[in-house]
Amino acid sequence: MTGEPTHLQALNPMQYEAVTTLQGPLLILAGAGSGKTRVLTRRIAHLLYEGIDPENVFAVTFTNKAAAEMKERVEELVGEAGRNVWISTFHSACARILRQEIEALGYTKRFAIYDDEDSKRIVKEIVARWGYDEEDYMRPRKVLSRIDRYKCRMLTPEQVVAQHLAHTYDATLRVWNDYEDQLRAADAIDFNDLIGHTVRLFTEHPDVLERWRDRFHYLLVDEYQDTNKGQYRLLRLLTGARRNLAVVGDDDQSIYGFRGADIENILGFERDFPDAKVIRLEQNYRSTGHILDAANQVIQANRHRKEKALWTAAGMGRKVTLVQRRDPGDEAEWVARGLLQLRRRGFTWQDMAIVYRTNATSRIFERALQRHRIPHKIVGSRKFYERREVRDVLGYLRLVTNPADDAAFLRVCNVPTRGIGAKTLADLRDEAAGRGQPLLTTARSVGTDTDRAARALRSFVEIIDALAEASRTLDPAALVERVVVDSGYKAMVESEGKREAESRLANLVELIRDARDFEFPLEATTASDRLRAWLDRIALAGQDEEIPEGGQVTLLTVHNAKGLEYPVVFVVHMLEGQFPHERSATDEAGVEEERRLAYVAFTRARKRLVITWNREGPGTEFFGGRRQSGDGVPSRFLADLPGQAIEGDLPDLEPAMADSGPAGDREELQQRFGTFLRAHRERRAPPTDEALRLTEIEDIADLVPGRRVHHARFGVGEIRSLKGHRLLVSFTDQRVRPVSLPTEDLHLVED
DNA sequence: ACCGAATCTGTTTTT
DNA sequence: CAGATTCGGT
Repeated sequence: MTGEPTHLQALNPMQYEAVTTLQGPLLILAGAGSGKTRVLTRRIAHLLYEGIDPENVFAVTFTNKAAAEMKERVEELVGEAGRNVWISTFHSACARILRQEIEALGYTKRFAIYDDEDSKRIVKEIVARWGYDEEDYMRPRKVLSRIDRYKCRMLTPEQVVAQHLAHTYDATLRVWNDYEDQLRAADAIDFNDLIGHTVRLFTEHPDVLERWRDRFHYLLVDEYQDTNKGQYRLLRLLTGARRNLAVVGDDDQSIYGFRGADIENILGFERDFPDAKVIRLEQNYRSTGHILDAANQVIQANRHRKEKALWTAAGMGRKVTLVQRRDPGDEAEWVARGLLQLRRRGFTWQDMAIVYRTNATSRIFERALQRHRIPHKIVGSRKFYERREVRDVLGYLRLVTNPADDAAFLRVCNVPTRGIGAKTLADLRDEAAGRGQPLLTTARSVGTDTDRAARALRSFVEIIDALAEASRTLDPAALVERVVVDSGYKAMVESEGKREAESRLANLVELIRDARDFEFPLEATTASDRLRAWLDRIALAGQDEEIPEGGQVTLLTVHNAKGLEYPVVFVVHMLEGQFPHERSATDEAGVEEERRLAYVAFTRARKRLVITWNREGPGTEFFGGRRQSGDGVPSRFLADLPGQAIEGDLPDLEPAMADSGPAGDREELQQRFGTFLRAHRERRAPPTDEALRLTEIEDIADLVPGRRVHHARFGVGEIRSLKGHRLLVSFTDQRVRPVSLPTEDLHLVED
């Protein structure tokens, strides 16, 4: 087929179909490593080749990294024209749309985007105001995460009640209502609102929707299995009558359930678009046979999935290596040596990755690599823009951009300290709430000139005013510099310890450089537009889009590894409690998501997959250098690995067995492992009711602290406190859980 | 009312 | 370990 244009060459028939079917709804079920990125980029190329205006094409991804990569590959294919295709994340796209259109919703174009920390700050204050701050159930972090879970499913407080997801008297709802009020008053929206408000904008303002529909004639969505309700509605709205919506996804790789990703969106696509064309990409071009077998076998244990099986034309390759060590230190040491050895065999550092379930795991492996001088980099640990000094400086800028941004005000008004204490702030907040004004405005006119607190506030206001003035002409980079000096921040940092100061100042210099290097969108012409565009980018992405420069081993979580591939992958800490994580493995759906995570982890590997664990447990240095409890029980997912695809150690409790190497009948050992796991699970299970004498609770007066009780789900526990209708019980698994009354799940334990 | 030191407490995953 | 909170001294 030499007559074909390059973008249609080297595609298998299914891929070809997916690239060239341009009209109408299209669902591409793309297994891991089946070339979906290739299909997406080629499809964009083909659209342009067919004469579609690049401006009319909109491709959505989930991470900025993925967007950047896709952009790059599209430009490689089509050159300059690729620059005009909208390729971005849902969140960035919505931010951009809202910056132009939000006035229709009663916000100003200056609106702030609150991050997690800002939201938490607001929630915390509300919780305190209601006097809920004594309760475990009402800890700001927890309240916010409940609100978050509702919001990402596009629910309103009323719907939550109507659907019996919470009681009308659940304090969460009260806090939530106040939270929404405060956001509006601060001319701010949170992360979920980026999607939610855009949906609202389009629903309530058909004229606006019409304009954007006219803009995007062709929609492409990557990682479709990760879309949530709001994102799905957004897509449906934008698609309109043209219905040129092409989505690519894999239900087996849905790993963002906790963020509201709704697997229904994949399963229901054909229902919503009955005429949708469905294309399956099942040929895997990434991994060798044994690796693929292992991954397939593991995922097939899930009940809720679309049946499919990846296959490869490549050879079987190496078997999957299992390695059991005595303790976490050994495990990390073994991996480090393994890296060295593979390097001697011709792999480069950037060919190799260490993949784990939780961020905390990275530390012990990082140390091992340091010991051996192995160059490495950790993806997404503490991000640059999350450093305190960076966020502080950004706080000033946000306040300059949007005087109503109370979260920013609270963050920076006393950094460096200028005599604005808790009392001053509390008074200011009351006053501001009374007047219905932002804190900054209120601070301008509160108290008298002789009042010490008022003077302190006013000196802060003056700094902000001066910066605001400067912001009208200065470019972001210069403005950052101005902030650092004029706010007194630099002086503050310099007066600190030497070591500290050095790195913090370096971070600020880095921030200035980032502002200088930022590619401003063309429509941002004024200084303040440019500042806002830069701040938006940071809010949505953070700054480190660090392209994996060569020469380093990559350490990353499974979530961060999605979409990536490496010739050699070490999946470490393959332990019960860790992988599946104990906080997820509480019900079947949770375990299934964890299993998908394992599937994602395994399918990152091209040629070599090494799975390790140790017999002591997680090497996460929890608090104070002491390690998390737990006997190292190998992950239950290992029991699903096909015997003929693995080599090396076998999961077993007996140390002698592990040391004896790969002898004996693997089938039989496999079975024993299964038996062992079952036994282990039973041992961990809450004590059965028969062993205890339980009686009904007849009087609330019986529920005194110290009383032993039994809960249907959590087992035996001891009452800690009783507040209103909420009981705090510390259970035998060391966790304290709230129990709402009345409930039939709870009984008294008679001794 | 502020500040630094002592004390407490918490990690699952992230746009 | 590190951030948040509380406490005691100014």
